[in-house]
Amino acid sequence: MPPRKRTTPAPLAQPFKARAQPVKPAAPRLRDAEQTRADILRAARRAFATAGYARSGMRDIAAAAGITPALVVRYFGSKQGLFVAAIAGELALEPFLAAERGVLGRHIARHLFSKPRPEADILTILLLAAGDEEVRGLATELFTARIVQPLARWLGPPRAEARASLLLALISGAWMFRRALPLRSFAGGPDTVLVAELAAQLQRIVDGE
Amino acid sequence: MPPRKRTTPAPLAQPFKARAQPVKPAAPRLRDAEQTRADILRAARRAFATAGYARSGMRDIAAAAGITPALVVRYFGSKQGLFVAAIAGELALEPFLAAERGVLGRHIARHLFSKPRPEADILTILLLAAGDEEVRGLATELFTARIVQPLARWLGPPRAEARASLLLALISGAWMFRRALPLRSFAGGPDTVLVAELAAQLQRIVDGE
DNA sequence: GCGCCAAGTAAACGTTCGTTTACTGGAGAA
DNA sequence: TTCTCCAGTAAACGAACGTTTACTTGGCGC
Repeated sequence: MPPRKRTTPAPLAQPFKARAQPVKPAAPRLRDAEQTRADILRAARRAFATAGYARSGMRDIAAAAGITPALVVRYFGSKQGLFVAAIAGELALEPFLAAERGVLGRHIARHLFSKPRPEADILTILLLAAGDEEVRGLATELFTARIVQPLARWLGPPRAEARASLLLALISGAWMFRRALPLRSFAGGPDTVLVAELAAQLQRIVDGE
Repeated sequence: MPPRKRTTPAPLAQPFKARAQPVKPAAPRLRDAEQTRADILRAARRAFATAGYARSGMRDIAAAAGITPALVVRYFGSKQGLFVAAIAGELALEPFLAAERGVLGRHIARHLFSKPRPEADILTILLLAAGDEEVRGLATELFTARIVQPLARWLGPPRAEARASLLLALISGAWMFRRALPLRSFAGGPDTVLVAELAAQLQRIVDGE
């Protein structure tokens, strides 16, 4: 097939780029390093969780935090440093485990389908970071050290690591299509057939069949 | 906490960017539009599947195909057009279904843990595209129209769509940590405890419990 | 009230990006 | 042989990127 002459295909999505607005547009920002640092981290998490690492610009994050990109560099050294700070100590197993073994499946499933908090959604950040060589290593380390290993310890024999890996895969897959790449069939509330089915499968893995 | 003065944190990964080399460096490239088009698509798929959409530059793709970026535009109109062409008609359910219902779980599990082909790995491309607003819509449409709906039809009652969604989630999660964001616990061959466990869980969903 | 340090800004750095424009040259038809 | 497409190239466009430099200014200790 010869190349088409000049038929520019209609763009699938406009390059429209909504410049993030500061939360308080006209307030002259009182000088509070601690607060500013927290604002930057919140804005960064929200950006990384919705647009991924590569597509989240320093200028956008700074604007969303109500400050200047140079200040972000001053606080975190670089974009990579900001990413590290944004996910450091924030991926924990506990929110998923806060339940007895017998109802863990249902607990996790309902957690997945609860209201999202984009500024605290570390799992989405890490999943979206998969394509960025710059930060991919960090994500794999975190998943292994903070999820698979402690979960395997918590589950116990038999086949602890395989069952932990499987739980992670199922949870991440569901999370993916619920949050990062939303599919229609994952769009319902926490009382749907899908959630019940998901809960049952998770519980089966927890129980070791 | 005050910002650190000038402590640039050691970079986690060098900005080293291996400029992709043409497959045949010094060959003066014979003029074959069809072949060139195929070369570009192959290079594009490989790039998108390893670096994601945003991080795959037109120059890198063109260089890997042994041509000039302007030629890529001439053939596909734009980067988005290239992406569309790269995934069009390539995400199919059939490779996963080529088995009888009774052994489908094992079939899929082994397929996931077989040797990867980066130039044909559409599933990875779509998973990595999750963070790119430009192409995210395409990915969701493809997953729904090419995977969930036909799979639900193939599975049949009861709870066809929920089971299809669950299968997609589990497959994608495993694929994620096997291909896109490789974890140590997913690194083994096709004859591991994990693969057996995965096969069993998949089969349970296929069987409807 | 007055320094002074640090919080914060403004503007530019050099690079890379996707894309455009103008050109070159190989090969089939006459 | 010469004409003429069209595959392919070279170079540059403007915009956006992460980051750096130099500057301004608010609030606290004395």
